[in-house]
Amino acid sequence: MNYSFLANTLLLSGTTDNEIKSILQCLQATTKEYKKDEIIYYAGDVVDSIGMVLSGSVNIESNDILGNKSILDHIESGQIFAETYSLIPNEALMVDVVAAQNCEILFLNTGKLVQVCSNTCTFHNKIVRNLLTISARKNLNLSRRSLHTSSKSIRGRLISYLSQQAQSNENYQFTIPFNRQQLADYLGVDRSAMSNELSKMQKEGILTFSKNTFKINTPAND
Amino acid sequence: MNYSFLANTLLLSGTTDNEIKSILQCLQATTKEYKKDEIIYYAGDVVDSIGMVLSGSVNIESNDILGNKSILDHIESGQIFAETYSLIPNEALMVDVVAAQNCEILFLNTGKLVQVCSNTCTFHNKIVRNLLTISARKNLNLSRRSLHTSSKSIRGRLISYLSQQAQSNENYQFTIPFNRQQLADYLGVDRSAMSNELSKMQKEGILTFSKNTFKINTPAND
DNA sequence: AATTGTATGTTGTTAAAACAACAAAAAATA
DNA sequence: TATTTTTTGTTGTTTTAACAACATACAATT
Repeated sequence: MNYSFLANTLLLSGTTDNEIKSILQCLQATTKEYKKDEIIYYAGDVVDSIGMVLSGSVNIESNDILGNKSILDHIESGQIFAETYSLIPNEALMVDVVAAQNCEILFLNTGKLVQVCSNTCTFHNKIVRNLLTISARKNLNLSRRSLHTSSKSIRGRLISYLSQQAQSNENYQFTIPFNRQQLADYLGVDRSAMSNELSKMQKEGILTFSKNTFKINTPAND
Repeated sequence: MNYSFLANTLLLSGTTDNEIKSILQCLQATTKEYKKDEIIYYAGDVVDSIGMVLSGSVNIESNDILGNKSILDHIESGQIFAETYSLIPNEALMVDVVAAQNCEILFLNTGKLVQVCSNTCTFHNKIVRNLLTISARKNLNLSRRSLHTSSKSIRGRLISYLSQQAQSNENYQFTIPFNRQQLADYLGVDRSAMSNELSKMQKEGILTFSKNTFKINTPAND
């Protein structure tokens, strides 16, 4: 197990190698590999383990009976998922967790975390505080997506998403973690209609793009 | 201050009256009253205090430049809001918090909470754990709304929302906390189009409603 | 009770996005 | 390199929701 990788994750930040060793044991750590598009957790599952992405990345998706997919969040290496469901006993997942690429996942059982901690596990409080920060950030992610999908037009959604990406990258040029279909699923629109709108916007000089790299043209930006 | 009310809130559950007294002092508690539609927190604000609804209720809204409103969440008496932003230093609100009715709000400064707790404030860990549970539940609320707005049709969104309401009320008949305009804003659709769709569904015998009370007609439910 | 205001329902028109079907380009594989 | 698969872009058609404008019902206020 790569301790320096783990120590740099948000979940385990502020812990020593020795503490991490205890944590992994205490939380019954196991790892598993998944191929792209494999489903890691199914909607309806009741889970008691957090997943941490060791390599690759995963998407949080909602898939309805008609095959309509919504991507709610994208989880990269070092980040965790399913903490919400793992922390609320008997709460069934309402989303699927899907491997966006081939990936390796670390599972950590959270059953012992929420209980009043035993004296041997002094790191529990640290982890709980880290989890609180992570949960708050997940909230921001979900709110952000709500914001990006609040406009009723495709163009409005694109502008909302792309401006935010530019802002968080502190650069008018940036690369997004989605292909066209995934971006459409994230923004809740049809892919071909979105492609069409992107082309129009490029023709109008609002932005330029190739593949997943976009550049927003501001008035003072040529 | 009504201690038995506070002791029954999720945030302060598991604390004694004496502890609550310390908490209120330690977190510099203040209260303020707001009239319906008054804005409690503005998008763009940087806040360091959680709000707890003592009476009335508030909505979490996103309002764009064109006046389009989205309701992301509805907070009732005893529940808290803005904990996400309050817990992440310098993170500006991307939503407005608006009084849905006349209400009284208790503000609790969270600056001291996240720091490693002093030995005098033993309740900090308890509050942090409670906050974690609350944050996880907020995540569920946001995910749930994403789910309800993932369908591209108005009917699909209505069915998603109303079925979930029936399920959480454990009854095919239930009352929702929104009027028509608010429900439309929550589902991200036009009010009149939604009213129209509701009427159609009633004509088709799928459901009946009057005011905010709905009844879903299942095959075995007449 | 009369009046004003607010909430909800109804209808027709318009605009826009979904959808389907295909073309072109890029990436992956043999 | 050739071939297959995947991704992206394009176009036309159809469906649907937004929008506007109004009618009705309900609630609040004087």
